[in-house]
Amino acid sequence: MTERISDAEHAVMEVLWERSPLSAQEVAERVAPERDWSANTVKTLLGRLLAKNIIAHEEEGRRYLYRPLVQRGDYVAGESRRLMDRLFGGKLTPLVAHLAERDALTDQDISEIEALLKDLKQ
Amino acid sequence: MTERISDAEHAVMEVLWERSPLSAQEVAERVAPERDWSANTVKTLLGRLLAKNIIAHEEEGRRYLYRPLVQRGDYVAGESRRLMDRLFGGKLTPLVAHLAERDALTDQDISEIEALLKDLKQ
DNA sequence: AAACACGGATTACAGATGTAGTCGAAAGAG
DNA sequence: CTCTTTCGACTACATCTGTAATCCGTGTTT
Repeated sequence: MTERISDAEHAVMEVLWERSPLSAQEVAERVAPERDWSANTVKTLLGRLLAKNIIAHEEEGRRYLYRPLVQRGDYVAGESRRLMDRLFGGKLTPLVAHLAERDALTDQDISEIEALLKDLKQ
Repeated sequence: MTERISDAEHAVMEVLWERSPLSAQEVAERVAPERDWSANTVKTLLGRLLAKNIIAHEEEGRRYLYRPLVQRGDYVAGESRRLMDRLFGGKLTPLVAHLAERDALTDQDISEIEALLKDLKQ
């Protein structure tokens, strides 16, 4: 029952998944290059993520250090599943088929995936 | 530069992709079972989709018939790409790897995808 | 003709989101 | 000890979304 992570919040999460704990300022510095946000914007987003229980903070002197409570893998899995469910009837094969067809997989890609599948069958 | 389609709007689009053109009422009937929407809600969504230029309508007697301007395949491709870009650095292999690992593909799934890839290599 | 029903257009309104600005306490500068 | 900077907390505000209700004109029914 973890709440949704919005697009802007996701940018903040990527920073924290990359490295944590970080202070608000550090997050701002790392997220800034991409998005062009003010420090305040980042603080707002951290606040919302806290409220949603997606990150936590611990006091460190007179400021906080933030750290994810949700693992990236779990988030990624959730989002992927949502997409698969909404657009491909929950099945992976059509997803792969679609992407393969649309995005012209290189032979290299195909080989990689084949290798991966072979592994799975152990 | 087509605008985003929201979740609720997407439900309406699925109906129109399934069959079109349809009147507002027909859309409402088909979308209702799932979502539990009033006819007004459906009309609002149709109006928004029109404004976003994602569907068009033609007069038919004293009402309109609605029809998609965006193909489902294009939409699906766009959404899939967004996900891949945001979460997998734009690469399909990690996406498949992730899903395969997380969602315990059945042997059947694996075989299907393998067959599909073989085909792709023509 | 009067009352009603159906369809689109307009309006509503709360919550989420993107993007800050402001305020007050505390810490550092001089 | 005062002035300034730095944080977090609170407030702001336009837009998008979900979900309708209401208004208006025109057919439909009695």
